[in-house]
Amino acid sequence: MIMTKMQVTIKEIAKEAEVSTATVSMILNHKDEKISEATRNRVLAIVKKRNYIPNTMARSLVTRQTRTIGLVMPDITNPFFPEIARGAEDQASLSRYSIIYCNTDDNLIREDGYIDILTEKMVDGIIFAHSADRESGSLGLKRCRVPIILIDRDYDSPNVIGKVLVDNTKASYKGVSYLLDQGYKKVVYIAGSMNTQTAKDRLAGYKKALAEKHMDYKSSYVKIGEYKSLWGESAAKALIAEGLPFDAIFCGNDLIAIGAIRALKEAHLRVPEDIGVMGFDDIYMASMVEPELTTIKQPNYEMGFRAAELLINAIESKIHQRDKVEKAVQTIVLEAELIVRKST
Amino acid sequence: MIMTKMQVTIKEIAKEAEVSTATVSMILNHKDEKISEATRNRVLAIVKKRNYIPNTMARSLVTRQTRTIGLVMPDITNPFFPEIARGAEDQASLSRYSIIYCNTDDNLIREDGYIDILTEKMVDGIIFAHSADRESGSLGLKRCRVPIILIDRDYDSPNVIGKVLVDNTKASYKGVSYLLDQGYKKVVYIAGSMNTQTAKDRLAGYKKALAEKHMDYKSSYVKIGEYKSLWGESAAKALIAEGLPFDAIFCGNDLIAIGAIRALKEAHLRVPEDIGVMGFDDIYMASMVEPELTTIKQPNYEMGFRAAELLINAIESKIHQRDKVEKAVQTIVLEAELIVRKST
DNA sequence: GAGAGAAGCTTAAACGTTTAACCTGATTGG
DNA sequence: CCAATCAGGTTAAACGTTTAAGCTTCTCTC
Repeated sequence: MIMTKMQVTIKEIAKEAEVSTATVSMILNHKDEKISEATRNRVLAIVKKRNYIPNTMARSLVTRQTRTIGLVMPDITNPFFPEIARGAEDQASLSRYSIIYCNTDDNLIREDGYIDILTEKMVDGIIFAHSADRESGSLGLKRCRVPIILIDRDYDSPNVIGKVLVDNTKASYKGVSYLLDQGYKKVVYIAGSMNTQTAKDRLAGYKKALAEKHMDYKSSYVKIGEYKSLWGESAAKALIAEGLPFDAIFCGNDLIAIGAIRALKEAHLRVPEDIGVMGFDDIYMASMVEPELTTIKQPNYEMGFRAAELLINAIESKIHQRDKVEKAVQTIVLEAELIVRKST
Repeated sequence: MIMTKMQVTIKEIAKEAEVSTATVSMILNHKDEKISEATRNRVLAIVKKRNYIPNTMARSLVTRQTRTIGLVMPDITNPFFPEIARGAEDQASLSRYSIIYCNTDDNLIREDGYIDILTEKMVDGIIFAHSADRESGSLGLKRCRVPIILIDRDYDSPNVIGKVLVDNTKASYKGVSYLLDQGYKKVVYIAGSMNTQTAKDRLAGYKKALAEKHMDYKSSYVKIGEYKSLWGESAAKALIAEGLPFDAIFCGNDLIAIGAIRALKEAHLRVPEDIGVMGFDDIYMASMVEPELTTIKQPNYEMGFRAAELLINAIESKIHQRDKVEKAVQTIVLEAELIVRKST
């Protein structure tokens, strides 16, 4: 007799334990109120001895559940996403769900392709982590039959059942308020581009913080450019050259802040004594530069974590209450976190 | 009659096309040499019209293939892994495979857990991307029934069928040789820790490059510390203080290099004119610092890509040639890439 | 001591595919 | 004109589970 490395099945367990497969199945799924202690123990012992692992395909075929969810994002290589992915995976694995990840490069065709694949694979739900620049979902998204959670993006589609967003207005409001509370009097804003909602919200937060402290908002205090350190450097130089009286810089991201600091140092201005500098994003580098950068961190990990939580809850409740309770879309709004280091 | 959003099945297609399910199946799987043009077209039209998507669970149950592979790594959040993940996913999606990713935090228990889950889910194979500090695999790894590819790690286990490694000796050899070719005469080495094979290989490469140019190796030229910028800074300061004549620094990673540059600047030494500095890893930051860092980049993306390629080839060939051809473990050794910027 | 109920199972259908084996009628070679 | 081949399918078993419904055998209750 040839011993092959075949999967041991529930039938073999049942035969060895001299019970039916139904009994084994019930025991394994903890639907075993009606099974005697003795039988349960006998079966479990054999399961362990034979190292039986149930075949999920067979199970999923009848339960119509795969305990797998899809994570669709533009590019895991973009530093924004690994933390989201990790958060989602951590939450998922708490409930023994697995995650299939897909990189779309923000390409609608690829996105559609992945939706089909995920549908074939019968994932129980999908998390969409979009880049900030897209306005609407793909066609495939509408065709999609499983529940969807959106991260950091806010548009509607038939089965979007939840969203996880960041309050960008509040984030910059918080940052600028902190600067003012520290005693800085004139805060300028070196922004990146201004063509996303995110950017506009952040500007609104900046204005709100000024208004609250009864300080005038002047458009000359806001410089719009791009999210690069070179821009930060040149913008800061320009500000110094203009002779504008300012004592703090709020920056559109950390790279801009790093550039600005470079310019300030060159002009022999001390950070934070003469000028306070605040970044945005908390990139890896932020804690490595001199002085370490005070910045605002998006709760990426938590976004992933909460998105998976929302999704899994929806999946499990839909299973238990077979009737279609058309719940409203659940929205979670998270706050960005102020990370105070040495530059303010 | 209530219209629910039920999956349309192969049976319905078959009924509508007035053929058997076998016929539909054959057409869909391109095993349709024996099917007439007319029938094929009729069936395909209906498939399209009804938007039929085959149920992978059912298919996998009989074919014993899921077109899914597992990617097990310590932490996607560690900058080393997103590129590997992306490479693997890109290659996988070329062959319509999906990837389930798992973060183990290098914890053997979690690793075992994931292996069980992946086995349950019947993945066709697993890619293990280990951190550099572990010596052996888990028990679960040995129990595992599917083919395994190892990335950047070199130990044996029953179903390891392939490995993708980087030639670390060659990498540092290349870097140091470049420095010497540029005209630098005394290259010191500020290393990180020395307790991994990787680190030892890199030291060997350093020595080899020196030897080839008939330069003495002196142990006083090698400083061993940790992979942090603070260490780079203090080591460089110490070197300057010692009054050792050197004109280039080869660093264990980019952070060390950045620290070293800081120390050099402070001592009013110019980079690269007075002292050349070379990093290792090509982290995001490397191209942002002043001067932009010359460094050595591990081919992370390619490692992921090739690993997936190896794995999928093995899976597909195993399917076609049902007999067990006990092939030797395939090993791919990749070269690191020298990235020349402004610091040398 | 009959009927009810409970405890502890078993039976068998169902999930949606794939695939080896078989069937049928038409064509062809000798 | 008969056997062989071939084109173009069909049949039915199998994959490994879950689960609703059914079946015994006890134990009570009155």
